[in-house]
Amino acid sequence: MDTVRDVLDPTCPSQVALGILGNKWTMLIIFALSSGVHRFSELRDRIAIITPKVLTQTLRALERDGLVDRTVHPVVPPKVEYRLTDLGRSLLESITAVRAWAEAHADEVLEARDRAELAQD
Amino acid sequence: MDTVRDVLDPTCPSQVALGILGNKWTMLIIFALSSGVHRFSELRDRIAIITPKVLTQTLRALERDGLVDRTVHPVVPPKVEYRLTDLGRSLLESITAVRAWAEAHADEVLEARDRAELAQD
DNA sequence: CAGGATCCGTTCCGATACTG
DNA sequence: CAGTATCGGAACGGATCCTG
Repeated sequence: MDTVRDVLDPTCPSQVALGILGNKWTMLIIFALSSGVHRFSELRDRIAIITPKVLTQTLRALERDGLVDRTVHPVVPPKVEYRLTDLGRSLLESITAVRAWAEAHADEVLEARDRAELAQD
Repeated sequence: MDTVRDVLDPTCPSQVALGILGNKWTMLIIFALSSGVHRFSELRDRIAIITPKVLTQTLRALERDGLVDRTVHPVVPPKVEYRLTDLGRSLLESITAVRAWAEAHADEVLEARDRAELAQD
């Protein structure tokens, strides 16, 4: 393993991964888009409690990073579609592993947290 | 795929994963610990620019979540060792996939960012 | 419909200095 | 050696209201 000493460098892969996954909503949106093409309001409804501002913000960030493709149809009312790019789909596979880990072990983490809270007395 | 509608629930696996991976330093520390047992100062040196405060903070969080084990040896000078738990090692495998993705595709992301910046005119 | 603008609270983070 | 204390700034996320 390398020394992680180049963590200052925004080019460092770990940094890139963090810049993407560190965002609270990224994973959710990638999963929401895993099933295909979706409109803004579909995503908003699907992720329920997300505010439009944050959804827009996050989608734009993903677009900038080349993970999501945004298509504007010049019609009234406006219609905008989002889909994963090939790059986005490649990330989906990797974070699916994380998702699987979370589903398998979330309870253990929660138990550990509870134990830590109790031991705090 | 489920509707991600329960994102409010801190028990939701996605939330748990985010709570852990969303932290800027978690991944780095997990990787730093992948090679075995390490002392505080080894970790600090290894991750270079991290401040002791933040290193402590993050390690404590990982300990609370049951991912890292902390052993204090009652000697002078103090000696404290950190190692991954079984749970931590299971996470390591999953995020290794993310790491691999980052190493394989970081350049594409950076290119996309550059293109977005140029197109901004 | 798909957002942009604004404001504001919280949380995170880093630098510096100090201690058992 | 392995932290803790304190402070201040920056980034993030949320609520509300507004618009082409």
